[in-house]
Amino acid sequence: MSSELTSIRSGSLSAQAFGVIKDAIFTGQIQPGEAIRELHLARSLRVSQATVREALAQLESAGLIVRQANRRTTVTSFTREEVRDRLELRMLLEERAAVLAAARASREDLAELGKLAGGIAEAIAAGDHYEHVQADIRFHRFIWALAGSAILCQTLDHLTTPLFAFLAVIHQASQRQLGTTRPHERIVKAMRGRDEAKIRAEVRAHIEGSYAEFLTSPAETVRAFVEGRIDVS
Amino acid sequence: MSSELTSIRSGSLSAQAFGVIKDAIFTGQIQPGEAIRELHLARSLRVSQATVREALAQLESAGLIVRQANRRTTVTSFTREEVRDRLELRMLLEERAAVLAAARASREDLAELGKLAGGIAEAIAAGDHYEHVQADIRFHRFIWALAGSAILCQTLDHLTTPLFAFLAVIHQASQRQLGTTRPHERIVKAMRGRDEAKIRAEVRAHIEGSYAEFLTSPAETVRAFVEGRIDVS
DNA sequence: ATATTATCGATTATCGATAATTGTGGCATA
DNA sequence: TATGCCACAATTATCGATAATCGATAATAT
Repeated sequence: MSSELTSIRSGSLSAQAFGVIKDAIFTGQIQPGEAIRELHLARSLRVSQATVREALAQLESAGLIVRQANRRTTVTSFTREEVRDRLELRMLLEERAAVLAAARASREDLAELGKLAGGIAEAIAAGDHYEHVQADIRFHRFIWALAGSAILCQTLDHLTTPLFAFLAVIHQASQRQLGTTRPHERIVKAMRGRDEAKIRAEVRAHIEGSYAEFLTSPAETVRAFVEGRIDVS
Repeated sequence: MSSELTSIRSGSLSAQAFGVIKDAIFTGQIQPGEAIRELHLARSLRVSQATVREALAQLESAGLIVRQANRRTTVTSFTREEVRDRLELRMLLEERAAVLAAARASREDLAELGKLAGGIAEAIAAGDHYEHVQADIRFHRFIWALAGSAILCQTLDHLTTPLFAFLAVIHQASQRQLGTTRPHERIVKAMRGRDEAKIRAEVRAHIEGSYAEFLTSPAETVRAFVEGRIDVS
């Protein structure tokens, strides 16, 4: 019956390494564009290079890092145009997901979704930047899962995970208060109403808001990560 | 100056291994659902297990194989529902890509696209199944690239690559003649006309046609790969 | 007979060490 | 001064070997 006493928080070494590095990226301990050295990481995590490489392969698959063969590995960074393109595509998919989810969601699902939206507001109120981002991800992931298409969920995950990480660091560095329009609550409300046009409009507004927040970030903060990103060597 | 005499067809060992295994999957030498053993592969490719694992990590990232931790690695197989969901999502993205591409394509681009469509017809006429699939992929990839959004291109690639591989094997096994409606030429023609509604309609028709071809594949062929895929253990 | 545990072969995960690659700075040369 | 070449340090890629894990089967107990 109740198994997994020790293993709840362990998993394979490479999976643990994956988690540690992922958190380091989301918190900005390793910043966008910064290099990751395999042997250094291996020493600091007390594992072998092979284990680190396995973790790096997964991180690359998640889009959180970029590996250049025989050269180096860096944390993913985006130009303004890349952020724009990703958000545009995200809008297309997220609209569909929200509409499908609204059609399939039970009353309990919507209640749970409301709780998740509340969790975001709480994290913001508490000033917990890391928890804010994680709660935001959980909220959206829940909608994606409700949509009932595994591939849609997976695609949105791949599309947005590196973006969440990047924007989290940008915004953390710029120390601004975000999400004051409570767009998540608005989306939940629209889904409750099951009005497709309204749902689409709220989703669009939310993502357009994200883009606006990004664009109005202090220019010097963004530039620090974005500029010189294209390797001219 | 002209370097890369030997290296043109080489690259790293893991990249070569990746290519070999990928081809084996596309040709059906390793069939959907079939297991891949790391040490066996390593011996047959004359490389170490680490190199094979690196290649497998990339193949998993491409969606061509599925790795179950501590258990085994199998070639990706899809249920009918998974094929349907993937094609539905593909339709959404492919429509957008084709519309964007048509708006940005030069006369030369469209000529090149016409050539690629012709290449597909040639491969079909020659009865070269493998080349048919590769030409098909090149055709679509060209459109995606024309769309001008790297992330859209990448997302479509991730979405469709495993699907192309799976359907190629299914259709190869069922020995049927496909693509007789020349849908690719129709798409090119619509793009030449730059009529958005027409482009969308042709793209939809093409993908719906793919799905219909899949659905009407000999049931026993599909069942061989699809059934019992869900691990009940 | 059924359920639980022990054991074994096969396979994956991890390790430590070595080989290959890349960028850099010094040095020679024009 | 500018340019090409070479050794060196740093890093990634690959190797061979060992450890850990899993599934199946055999053994045991109820």
